[in-house]
Amino acid sequence: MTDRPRADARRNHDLIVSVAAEAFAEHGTDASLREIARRAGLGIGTLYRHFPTRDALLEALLRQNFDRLRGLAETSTGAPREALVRWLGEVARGSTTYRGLSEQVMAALVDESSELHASCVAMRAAGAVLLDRAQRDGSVAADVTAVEVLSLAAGVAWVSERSPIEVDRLLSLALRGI
Amino acid sequence: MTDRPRADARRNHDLIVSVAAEAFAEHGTDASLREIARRAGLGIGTLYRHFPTRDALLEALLRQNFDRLRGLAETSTGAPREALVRWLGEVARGSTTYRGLSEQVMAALVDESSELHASCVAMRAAGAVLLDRAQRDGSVAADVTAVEVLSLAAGVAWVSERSPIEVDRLLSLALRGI
DNA sequence: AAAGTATCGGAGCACTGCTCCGGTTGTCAA
DNA sequence: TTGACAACCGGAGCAGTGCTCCGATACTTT
Repeated sequence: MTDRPRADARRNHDLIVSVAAEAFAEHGTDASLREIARRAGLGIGTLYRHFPTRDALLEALLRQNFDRLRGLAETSTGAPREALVRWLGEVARGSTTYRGLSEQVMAALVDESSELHASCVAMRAAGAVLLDRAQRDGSVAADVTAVEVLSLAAGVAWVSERSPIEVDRLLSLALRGI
Repeated sequence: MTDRPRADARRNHDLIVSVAAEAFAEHGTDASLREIARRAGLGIGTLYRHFPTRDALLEALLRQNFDRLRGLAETSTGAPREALVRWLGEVARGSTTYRGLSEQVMAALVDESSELHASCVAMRAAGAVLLDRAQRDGSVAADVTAVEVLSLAAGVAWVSERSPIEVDRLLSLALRGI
């Protein structure tokens, strides 16, 4: 027995992820899991074994983006305030790739039992560094925390999901005073 | 035939509203309608005849508060900026009385087909007056619209629903710069 | 090639929103 | 008071959901 999963299992895993990406893009994060399984030509049981919860499936889709955002924060250069604002815009925009995603991201930010939480913590830490730099610089108010600023970004994403106002406009309003 | 509804219809209408208030407080705005009917000792058909949609039921519960907020805006006195901020806080807090309510309020703000929209328009107009006064005063930036500022309030309500950060704190952050 | 186990698939449960229509009952006129 | 009739009630039923459980399948390794 090797520790590698069986070939068919791996194939199905990847298949589910790619079908789920389509389905979430089409119907939002509460797309029917049964429908995803059907579209992948698999049984519902198979989907649930690979991804016991909806969060686990989302996590597989989002980890890549979370990592990208973390990298972006770490390699960011230039004026500290602008770098922070730009990065938060990226976070907010990333939270609108699927309708309903901001909900999940907000949950991951706060709820430790969320499957996305782990992926999110690293990103939050990277953001905190960006924030800290801007605060030392004096270009961002010293009394603001990383969680607060990320919450604002998630809130902005949420609002812009269901309103014609654009992410950048809302973010610039919300961050104007910090 | 009078135009008044039958006595039993009126009784059931009021009963449903009061049971729904409990249920929404307990389980959020997506509480089971069947369960509400059951708790009221009525059939599900009866509930749906009185309130064809969930929004219609919510509307019955929220109109009172919408009217109160409108009144508050109209009779408000004192420093224009503080009056606006205080009022928006009231709006945000009102949007957290049931879990998931901010979602509905945000929809009502934008979506004209929402059953809550009508009740919401009057409130928005009242808020616009408050905003306008603060802008003439110079204490609030001139480029901000009423919808934007109400969207921010709804977003704040949404965030504070699922985070330990409090409404007042978030609102003061979001409005600091306007 | 055969054994054995990881993997699969879907029937089934409890729930949801919502519709439809036969039976009941309040109400107004006679 | 009594009848007639429309307004009203109630729940069976449909199509969908998330999730579990276990007999059948098929991949791997010996």
